[in-house]
Amino acid sequence: MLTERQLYILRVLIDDYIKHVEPVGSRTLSKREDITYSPATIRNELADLEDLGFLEKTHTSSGRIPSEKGYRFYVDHLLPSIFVSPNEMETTELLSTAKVQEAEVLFDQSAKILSDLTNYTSVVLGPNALDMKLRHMQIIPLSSQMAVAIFVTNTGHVENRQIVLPNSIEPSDLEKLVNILNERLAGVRLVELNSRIQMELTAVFKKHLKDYQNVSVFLDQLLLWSKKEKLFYGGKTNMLSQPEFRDLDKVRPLLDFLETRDLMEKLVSSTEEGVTVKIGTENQHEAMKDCSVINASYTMHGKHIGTISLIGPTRMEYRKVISLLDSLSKEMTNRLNNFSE
Amino acid sequence: MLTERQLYILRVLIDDYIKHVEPVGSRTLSKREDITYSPATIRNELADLEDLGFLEKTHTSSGRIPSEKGYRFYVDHLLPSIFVSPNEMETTELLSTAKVQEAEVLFDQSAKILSDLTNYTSVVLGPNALDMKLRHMQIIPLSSQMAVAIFVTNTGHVENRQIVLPNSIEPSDLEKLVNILNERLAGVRLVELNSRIQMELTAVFKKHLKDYQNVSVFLDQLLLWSKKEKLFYGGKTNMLSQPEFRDLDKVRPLLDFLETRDLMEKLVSSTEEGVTVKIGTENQHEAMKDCSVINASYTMHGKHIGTISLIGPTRMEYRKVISLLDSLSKEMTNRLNNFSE
DNA sequence: ATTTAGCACTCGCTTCTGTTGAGTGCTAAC
DNA sequence: GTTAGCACTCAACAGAAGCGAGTGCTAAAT
Repeated sequence: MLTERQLYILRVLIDDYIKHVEPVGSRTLSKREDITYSPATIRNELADLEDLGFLEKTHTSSGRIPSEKGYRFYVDHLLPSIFVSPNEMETTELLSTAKVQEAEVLFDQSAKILSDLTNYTSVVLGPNALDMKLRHMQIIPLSSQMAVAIFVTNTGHVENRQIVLPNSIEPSDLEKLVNILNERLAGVRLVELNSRIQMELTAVFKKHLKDYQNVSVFLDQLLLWSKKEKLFYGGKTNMLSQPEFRDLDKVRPLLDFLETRDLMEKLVSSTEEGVTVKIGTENQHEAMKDCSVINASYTMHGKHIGTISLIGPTRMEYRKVISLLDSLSKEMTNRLNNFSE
Repeated sequence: MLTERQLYILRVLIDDYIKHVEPVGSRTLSKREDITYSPATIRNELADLEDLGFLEKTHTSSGRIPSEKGYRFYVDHLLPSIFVSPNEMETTELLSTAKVQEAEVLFDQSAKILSDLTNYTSVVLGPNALDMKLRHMQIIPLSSQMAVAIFVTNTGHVENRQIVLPNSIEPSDLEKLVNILNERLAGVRLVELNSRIQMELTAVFKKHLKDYQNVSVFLDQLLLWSKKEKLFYGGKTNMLSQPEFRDLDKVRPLLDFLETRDLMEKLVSSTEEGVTVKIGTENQHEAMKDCSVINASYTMHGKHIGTISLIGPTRMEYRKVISLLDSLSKEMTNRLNNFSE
């Protein structure tokens, strides 16, 4: 168990390191007004904190820097009263200067604002379009063989894809198919369309359509979805201005990581509500080992539908950033729910 | 006028510099088998070439590097027989391993292949969807006030946007409006829709619609397009592995430039057919002053609709790259025209 | 009139060396 | 328990020395 003094020193040291990005030594700490002990005393405490794994040295005679465990502890136990945020106003105002009609614009703006405000890299993981409910679908022929299938969701999102029409399919069947789908499946989530058809509509189809066999194959093609979450970025190159990434060989993997869709999706997806913090290796990827990811979820009708995240060095301004993300995600939630009156 | 020997030396020097990225001196040149003169002679020639502006020195006692003017001359006059390319096969094969259905995928793949093959950054400027012809349009209501407007083009591209329905508009008018638009304006380019309406359809509307005044305002909102060319990137971070951009302060502006839509669009747009080369300051932007941009256009039905470009250091492997872009753009043209049978 | 050898000179780069300063740990005294 | 004192470590910086690749110029050779 840590003593009060150790807690205090740990907190002050991490604050200082976050601010100046330089190993902090006993002398520096003892000079502070609020610390009355001599450097020697502090050195003893620092040595203890190092033994406990909260601090590290960069070389034998250097000052201390926080370890991953140190940051973890700092975030979990030493962040004072973060939710009294003076930021709330700021973000809300910034977001409202841009009057936003469509969700996509909102996401894009939010990412931009967040990265501008923090000088880190931000990512908004958009809602999975496939979780939206079908409002209307349609198939529009382009030629004898090709057509475009269009799915409009209740949120106004439009999914579309080009499909090959088997020439054996009857035009009248196609039309009936679309009608049946619109009548029976409005309000069903896109991902579920296929299973619902399997469960409920095979009979109907067999009854109304001349060549069900063919249509069935076609349906599989039509309703085979690939992932559809969209990523919105802000400040992609902000990493380059972080002193710990002054080195090209360190940034490169990072920037590559940012450009890799799968990895980013995984990094930024979260099932948890509210704000979460992942530090360094907790992110489970080599390229992210010196980064922290702060994740906040936004909701619609109370349901978690996406996240807004911030990626920066492990030495992040956690206090500022966490409160910022908290209020920004709440503001996004507000806006989103206002869209649908 | 340059002598044969000067031409030869210039060419060899630039070749060498492109390969080794190190200033080239007289000794290096004189050691080559195909050069019989002594270093002293070559020094005299180099001094002349420098006086003419084709070469530069990095410091008083360094070897020479090509100047911008030098590269320009090299590209215009010293590139031997570039269009006998052994690359053609390679690219075609690579592109065909991925069987491509939709144009967007083709663009994306092409950009990826190009950047992989060259280790530079590539960009495909997609066709302007607004130049495509209307196949079908539709308005799908979401709520009493909001709706989604959908435009399908002859190429199978789908444009959609959310619109606000003025509550004063009559539902029957809306339906008629859509019908008239589909009947009268199929085959018209999206950009032209509005002017065609002004020219030809006001009378028709006035006749069929109850409240034309209202509809007119609505139409303006509906058909107010913003730019719609899409950019597809490959190898965004490849710049980082170019030795001339080992310096963070040099890459940063570059990467920022790459992320800025407007600038990139401008950089990469080209009205010229075929392959063009812009070197350094010819690109009209500070961030691009040490880069060259190779631009190739692809066409559809003989009409220039977009470009595929490569961005690299001025010291680029022009020979390889130009032939590569030439064949790749031709291959893209082929594919595109095969889409529409 | 070219071409070349020879020479003095320049400059960037690397290596080595010493110095400085911020830091440590340990011990002994307060 | 706290602190002063001391020996020690190490990164960072600066200067000196030497190396090597290059230059321009001049005078001799072709």
